[in-house]
Amino acid sequence: MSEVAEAAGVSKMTASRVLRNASGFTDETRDKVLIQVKRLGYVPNRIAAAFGSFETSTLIGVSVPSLTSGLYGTLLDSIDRTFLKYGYQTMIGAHERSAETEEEWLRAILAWRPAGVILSGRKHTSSTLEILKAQGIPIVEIWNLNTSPLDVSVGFNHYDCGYEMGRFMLSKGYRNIAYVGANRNARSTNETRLDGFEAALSDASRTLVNKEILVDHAGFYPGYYGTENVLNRTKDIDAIYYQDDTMAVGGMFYCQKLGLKIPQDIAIAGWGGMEITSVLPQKLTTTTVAIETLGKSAAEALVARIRGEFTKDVTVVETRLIPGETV
Amino acid sequence: MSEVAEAAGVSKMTASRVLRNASGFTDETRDKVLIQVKRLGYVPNRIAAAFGSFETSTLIGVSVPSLTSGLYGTLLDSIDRTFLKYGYQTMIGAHERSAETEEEWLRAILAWRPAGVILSGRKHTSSTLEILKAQGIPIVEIWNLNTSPLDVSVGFNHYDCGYEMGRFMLSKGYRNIAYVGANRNARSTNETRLDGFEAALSDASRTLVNKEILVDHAGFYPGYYGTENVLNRTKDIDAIYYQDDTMAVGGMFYCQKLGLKIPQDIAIAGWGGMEITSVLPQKLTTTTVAIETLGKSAAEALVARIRGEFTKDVTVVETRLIPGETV
DNA sequence: AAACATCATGTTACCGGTAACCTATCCTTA
DNA sequence: TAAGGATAGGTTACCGGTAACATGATGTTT
Repeated sequence: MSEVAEAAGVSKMTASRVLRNASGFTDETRDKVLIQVKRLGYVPNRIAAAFGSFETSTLIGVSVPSLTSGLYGTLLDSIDRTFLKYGYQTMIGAHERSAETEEEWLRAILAWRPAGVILSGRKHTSSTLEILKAQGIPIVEIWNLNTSPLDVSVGFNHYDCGYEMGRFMLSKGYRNIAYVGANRNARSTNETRLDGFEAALSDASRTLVNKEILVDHAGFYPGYYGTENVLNRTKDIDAIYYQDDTMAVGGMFYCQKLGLKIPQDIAIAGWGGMEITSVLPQKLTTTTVAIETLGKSAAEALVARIRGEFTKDVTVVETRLIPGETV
Repeated sequence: MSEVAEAAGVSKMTASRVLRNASGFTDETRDKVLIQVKRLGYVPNRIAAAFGSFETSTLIGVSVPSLTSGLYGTLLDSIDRTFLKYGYQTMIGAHERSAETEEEWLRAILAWRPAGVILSGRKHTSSTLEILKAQGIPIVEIWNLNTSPLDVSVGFNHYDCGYEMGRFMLSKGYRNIAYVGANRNARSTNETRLDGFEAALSDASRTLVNKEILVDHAGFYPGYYGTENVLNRTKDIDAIYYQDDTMAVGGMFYCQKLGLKIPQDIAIAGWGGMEITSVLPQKLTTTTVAIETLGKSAAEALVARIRGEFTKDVTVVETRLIPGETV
């Protein structure tokens, strides 16, 4: 930058002001500086900039359960695009639902002094909380709704999704209902949707006849063999609720292979409103979620918090049960 | 760090040495320092570290076409995990096949003085190339095989994939073959697989009877309506080659809706060996690719380059045509 | 016309580590 | 036992920007 400043015949400080688009220079001065920036191919050094002041880090850490499964790709895309618009860079980490992995990732990210972080999932280690508190940066928790967030929470009400679907399936007369889900990390078992679903059954004095939570990522094939597992283990299952649409689709194909008629012999419901459902011959019963809205709202909430503007502590993003033809 | 050093009764420099695991201290000194690090909850400042020396940035920029479609999620996962193992942080950007978006992203990333970058796709703007050259950092180009890479290239031979599938379909007696693909960025049209496929037809004195490249991301639904488009436009199509498996699956469902028998009435082939194919009642004809290998190799090649070790300039990652039951 | 406000620009110190160099101590070897 | 080498640890300067303050020129008010 010194070179640029010298070439433009101004001080380093004035060049800095122009490049940050701060105030305190004439249009003429700006042009002189910008011409030299272009001519010399100057690439600003954010490391030095971030180092020289406490306020100007433009990094954001974003942690999601997975890069590969379900809707997280779409979510990240939406978050990334929104931050880009506001001039922030995202650093993405996948924690695979392990609070320990998340902590490790967080330590690495905090060493870069990010302006804020987005975390997903409900569980964090106690060290994670301590470290975050010590850093004092804005935090947005996403995905799961959290009524007492660390800072700000933007999420879906997974419990209600599950509860609503439970009531819907009961209302259609199904009684022997199973659940099929997946979780790569065997130890963590917090599945809010399942809690809501079970609550709905329980309110009707019923319980799940079987529950299969695979140690795997959610996907088509886990849905397929998870269905095989529950059907082999329990007779007379007349409906299955799946963790998400990919698993439900996997389940549909397994049922089809057995020659079971959906929904007459067995009902199937998913979650997420994923793209695959739009090409299936039979419309899947599912809950659609506004995933782009979630990403955008979360990113905007974090930006507002960073800037010290007002934000709602808790934002619930809309979800809607789609009856479909499989229940 | 000064606080830590003081508390441990050593100089800042010694504390720095311990924390970087450099040499020049006794075990006793290390323990003294590490105890204080823990006690004081010290979080290292990578910004200052990167600033203080030219060599220690541990950031890597990774650019992919998309976060949402196809195999890129899996690819990123594999890259990210590999870099984590070597102590690097990844910064991900999605360029949606626009060389201009890529350039913009690259400028933002280079401002953080990354240790290296991974780029995907064949096309870059001239400014991109200039900037990269000026920075002089290691570059790994992935996805597409590139015989004259900027620095290092690790990729699939898409041309051969297409050529092989073309020959395979011809050998099965199909003659009126169409292609269905998608590209979110209308201007860029570089689809190497299609080139190879057309070359195979051309070598047998044939041409594609139709070609549909949607301005959209590759996915189930684009495959579905892309198929509708080509079938409406051209009669007697007896086979369709798709850009990837998701599109092929979308196409299969459209054909099923029309009551067309696969492969008797129409043959279908995809690319990628994606997870969905494992649950379909009919095994899809496709090309499987070792996506994790690609990510791992690319990341390891970059690490080697950063460390100044020897690396092959060009690495081809294996692909294999799976005959399946749809051709 | 004097006093004051406003704005463009310059000067200085500093952010938190690390490289390069230096010193003191201990150990080896002839 | 003296000379030389190895190693632990300290000192100093510096990386490339930015905050805070200082300066000087111009315009404005009474």
